[in-house]
Parts: sequence; structure tokens; C-alpha cells
Amino acid sequence: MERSLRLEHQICFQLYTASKELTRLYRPILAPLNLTYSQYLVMLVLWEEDGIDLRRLGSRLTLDSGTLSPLIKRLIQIGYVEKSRAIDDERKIVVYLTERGNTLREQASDVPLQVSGMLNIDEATYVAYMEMLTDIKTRLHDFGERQREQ
Amino acid sequence: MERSLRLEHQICFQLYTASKELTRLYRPILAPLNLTYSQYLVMLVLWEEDGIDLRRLGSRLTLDSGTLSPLIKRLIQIGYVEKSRAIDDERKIVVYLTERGNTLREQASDVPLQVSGMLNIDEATYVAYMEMLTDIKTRLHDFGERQREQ
DNA sequence: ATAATTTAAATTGTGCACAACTTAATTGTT
DNA sequence: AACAATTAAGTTGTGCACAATTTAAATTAT
Repeated sequence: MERSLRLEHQICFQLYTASKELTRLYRPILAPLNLTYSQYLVMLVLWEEDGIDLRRLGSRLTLDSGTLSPLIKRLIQIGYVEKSRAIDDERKIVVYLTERGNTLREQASDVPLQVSGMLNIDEATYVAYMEMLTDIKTRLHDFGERQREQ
Repeated sequence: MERSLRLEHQICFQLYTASKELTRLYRPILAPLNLTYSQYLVMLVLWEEDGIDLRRLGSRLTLDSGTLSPLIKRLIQIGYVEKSRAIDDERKIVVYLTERGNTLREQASDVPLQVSGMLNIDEATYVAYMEMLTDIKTRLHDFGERQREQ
């Protein structure tokens, strides 16, 4: 186990930079769609679950209302989504795709392929990496559980 | 290769959330040291290379002056570092540890152990994960090289 | 030597990310 | 039914992260 304070030996630092650099790769790809990376993630969720409420959207992306409220406001301004109160629960805000938001899906359909092409990564490696990341998150959640038990 | 638009299948999303959640784990650990996560990364570099110039600091952390200038200003306010112009090149800003900044190193020395304990990860897995993350970054850099060649 | 180019920081502006707080609707309790 | 507790969004404030621009110093070319 690496217990020194050397920057390059910290797994957190490697995760942090890998994430930042991969996000940087997305920027020029998403620019023509007029989306930031975070906005793209929100659109991914909406293309799966149109009419999702803000709370559920936040739990899927691990983002709170402080991040999502202004972000959704910007997506509304661009014209990709709309929001309204839920009929069954007036506290909830439900987010919908507009016509343009739906059309955008087709324009975005080749983004994943473009990115994996840039990464030049084979199927087996890709799967292994996904498993590693899932495992890291599982360990983090397990720790959270252990904490809550005490 | 995952080429669909499903959120959970995107390696970028898994990296992004893993990084965010691991950073969240650091917050309560770093709070007693009066440091944010990014400030902690800067301190890690300074504990390795005291008197580093801002440009080199930025290249080690992949951060530009727009992020580092105000961040260093805050570290100066706290009293952990000081800055001055380089004597050989007046354009360069050199960052130094103060007495307190040096003392902090000992207080921070058990942070990596605390974190790996929370992750509950064994040596072999840790090393494998570090290699994967390094590999992802290598692929990203390789793509950058290929781009520059054209 | 002087002008043009390059380099290093700082600044400005935008958009996350999150903690802390506010407001309003819903649910639970008595 | 009336009150308390909980829940959902929104708001405010702080601190990154980064693009684009500015300012000043150093380097290079002429």
C-alpha cells in the first residue's frame, strides 16, 4: 500500500487527472452540440428517462440542486429541455426534452464511438477498466455504509 | 466496445463519479488541516519540490495560472506558503513553504494511510488500479501526440 | 541595437460542485 | 384537524477549472 505523500503515488490524484484529461477530450466533440460535459451527462439521462424529476436526476449523477438548478436553467435557455411541476407532488420539478433536445440525440449518437476511437482501446481492456472503476465506487459506498452503522 | 449512449456504460462517467466520490472522502480528512483537495495537491508538490515555480507546479497538476494564481493567494493567506519573483527570470513566480507549511507535512503524513484504510484495498489491487489509470492517461497523451503530428 | 516573437503570470468571465440556508409542499403524529 | 417533521428545489457563497485576454519580461531575428 502506498503510504507516502508522493503526488504520483496517490490513487486520488491519478483518478483526478485521468478524469480531467478525458473530459478535456470531450470538449471539442461536444462544442458543436453546444453542450458542456456536465450538460451532456444530463442529456444522456434524459435520453434514457424523459420526464425525470430533478431529485432522481441528481441521484443518478451525484449532483445536488445547487448544481442542477442553474444547469437546467441553461439547458432551457438553449432550448433542449423544459421543466414543470409534477402533478402528483407539487414539490417536484420534472424535466422534459424538447423537440430539439430529442433531435440532438441523433447528432450525439456517435460521440461514444469517437471517444473510444481516440482512446484507441480494445473491448477487453475497456471492460476491465469499467470493472475497476465500479469496484472503486463499491469500496467507497461500502465505507459509507460502515460509517452509517456506527 | 460500448458505443451506446447509456450513461452507466460511459467510461468518462465512471471516472468522473469515482473521482468526485473519492474527493468527497478526503474532505473531512483535510478539513482539520484547513485545506481543500486542490490545495492539498499543491502542498504535496511543495513538500516534494519546495521553491517550485508556478509554471512547473501547473504542469505537474495539469492546472493553469487561472486556477493556480488565486489558489496560491489563498494558501498565502492561510500562511502555508509564500511567493516571490525568480531572480534569474523576472517573469517566473516561485512558491515557498513557510514554517507552518513545513510543519503541516507531519500532520498530513497519515492522510494516505487513512484513505487507503477507508478504501479497504489490498496492495496488489492498488498497484493494478494505479497502472490502469496511468494507462488511460498514456492513451490520452498518445492521442494528443497523434493529433499534433497531423 | 531594435523590433518581433515567445513565454510567464495575472485577470476576467463562465460554468460547475458543494455546503448551508430558505421556502414551500407533503407526510406523520397526536 | 392541527402541529411537527420531513422532503424537494432554489438561493447564496466559496472555491475550483479553464478559455481568452492583458501585461511584462525574456528570447530571437533582423
